[in-house]
Amino acid sequence: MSRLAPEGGSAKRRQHATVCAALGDETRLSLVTALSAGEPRSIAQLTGGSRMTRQAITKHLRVLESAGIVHSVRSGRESRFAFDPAPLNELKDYLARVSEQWDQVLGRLKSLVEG
Amino acid sequence: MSRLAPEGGSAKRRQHATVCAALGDETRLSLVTALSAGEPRSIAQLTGGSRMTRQAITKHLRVLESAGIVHSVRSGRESRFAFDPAPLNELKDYLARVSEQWDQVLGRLKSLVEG
DNA sequence: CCCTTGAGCAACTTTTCGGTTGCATATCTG
DNA sequence: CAGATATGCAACCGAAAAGTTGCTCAAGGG
Repeated sequence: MSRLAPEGGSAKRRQHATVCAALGDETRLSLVTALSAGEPRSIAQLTGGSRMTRQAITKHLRVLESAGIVHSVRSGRESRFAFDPAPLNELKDYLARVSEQWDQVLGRLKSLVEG
Repeated sequence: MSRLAPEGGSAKRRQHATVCAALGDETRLSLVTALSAGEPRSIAQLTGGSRMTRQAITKHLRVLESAGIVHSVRSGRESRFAFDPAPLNELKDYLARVSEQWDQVLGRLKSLVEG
């Protein structure tokens, strides 16, 4: 019987989970959307337009940063955050693999039914 | 100045965040992997091979279920959970759009630099 | 019918998370 | 230099999450 993943989650699984968890918050998703538009932005800029505190936004940015989705560069007195596409691409590929696997399962099922 | 998303997060954003949050846990990611292999499995089966309690696994399954990633069917005295690909596909597409947008940004930047 | 197995429910504990407030620090600008 | 601007840091708080334990119930098997 094929059970649940043996144990000791693989490093990749942990990474995917981290990235997903980082995206699992509407505020952070908004930040990602804003930054994926291209231009790096300062914390103050990103705080404008939300009802949240600068510190709250900062925390969210740090979460995104430690997931690798974003990185910051200090420039003068402001720190500018920029989008980093790699982790989202990896996640996308992972989801694509899951989809593909699922489609194959459906295919086998179908051919089984159809004889 | 293009600020952060105006407010009132879109329904889609909320949905993506929910799906991501559901995937943002290693245990749940393991469950998804196990179920995406095809065969629906009972809670007891899914509990085997993990050091966690049946109730803990049950909770995780309910989280996945309310995110639409999985659905359960009661069969006799056991309830079997099956994978549901739609939410992950949507998420994948969303990530694809983000990637694409980012690539366009890089393209514009490049053509700007090259004159 | 008795016993085992698979599951649901509820209460409770322990972390973790999302946010805030208050204060200190560095950088511009006039 | 004085004042405003942009951050950083740390403590604190309430709520939600993750997991456990104990008990009950339903369904199969001898």
